[in-house]
Amino acid sequence: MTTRWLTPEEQRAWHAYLAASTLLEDALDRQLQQEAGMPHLYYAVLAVLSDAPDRRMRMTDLAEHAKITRSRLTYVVTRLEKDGAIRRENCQWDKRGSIAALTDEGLALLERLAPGHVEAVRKSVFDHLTPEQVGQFEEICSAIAAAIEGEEAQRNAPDDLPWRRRSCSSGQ
Amino acid sequence: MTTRWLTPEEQRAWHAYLAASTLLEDALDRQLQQEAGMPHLYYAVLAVLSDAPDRRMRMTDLAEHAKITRSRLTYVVTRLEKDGAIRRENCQWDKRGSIAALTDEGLALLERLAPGHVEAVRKSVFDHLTPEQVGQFEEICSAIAAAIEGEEAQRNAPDDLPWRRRSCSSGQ
DNA sequence: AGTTATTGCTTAAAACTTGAACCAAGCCCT
DNA sequence: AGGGCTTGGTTCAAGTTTTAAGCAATAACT
Repeated sequence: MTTRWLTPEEQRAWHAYLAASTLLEDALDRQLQQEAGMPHLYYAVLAVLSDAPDRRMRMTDLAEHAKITRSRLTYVVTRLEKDGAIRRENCQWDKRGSIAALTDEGLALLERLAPGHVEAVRKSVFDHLTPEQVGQFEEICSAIAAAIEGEEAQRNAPDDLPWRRRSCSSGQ
Repeated sequence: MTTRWLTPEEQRAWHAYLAASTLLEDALDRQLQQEAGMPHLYYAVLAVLSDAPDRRMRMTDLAEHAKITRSRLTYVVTRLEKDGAIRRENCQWDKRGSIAALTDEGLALLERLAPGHVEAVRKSVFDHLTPEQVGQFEEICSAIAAAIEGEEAQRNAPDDLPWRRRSCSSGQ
């Protein structure tokens, strides 16, 4: 099949997105790096953790919520543990498991950082969008996220489905 | 001043954005990494270059267009030069200057990669947006990009504006 | 019970990014 | 011309990310 190129409108949107997302990531990183010597992702991980029941989560769950790989998370948690913001605990039910728990110190850090971070997000994003645009933005981003997570689900399923391969092909 | 937190709508939009942008970046990286052994950014740099007049650009210009730091670009170009996709040339008018030129090989590479990349962008993004949403997306992203570039301009200007500081404040 | 997957997480090496220094070339002033 | 400042670009060390192994515990099968 011959390639369906992007329409001019799509191209404009794509360029704008590329610019916005890299600039935004940089801006947030810079702000938090100055404020706390940590990149935005690390703050995000702390934030996810702070919303979890009992402020603790299994590594894999945490990785999924933060949309990052497990190995990346291992690194992040190791660093934050050195900083004293997170403590690792052993999982009782599953002895392989590891649990990341937000310490009081970590919570305090997060609370100290939150205002500046929110302010940065406002200044870069929400101060410049109308309420309708905020809604549109959410819909669009949700659609994108859903699409990609759908693809991934497919990519990870192809083989290990016991049905499908075994039967069905007998008629071929 | 007391912090203006995000409204629930803004929070939802922000979460959706965070998820979408990280997933998207990962998806594009993975696709291009498989296809060509290079991350998305490297492709983007080649693409910018291919649109430039005569397919060559000063390093600083290229960095600005790609929204990355000069030092990051130096690294990228060095790698792509090793791959044979880019050649460095000396600038005639300004002997400090360095020019990145897309080679024929680089252009061929780009053309080989383009269909798969566009397909990935479609699958992840545009196949799931209505035409109206494409327009909204562009507006929103442009607003964000403009906001951040505006801030940066301010951050880099603060001192060296001869006017402003001198006059104007006399009436205060 | 005894393999054989699978899952949860970590590790190690290579690739990439960042930020601060650095150097050379232009610029501006007298 | 001779200082000092700015600009264009690179370099280096430290930090981060990725990928592919790796290891241990669990689940699944027979």
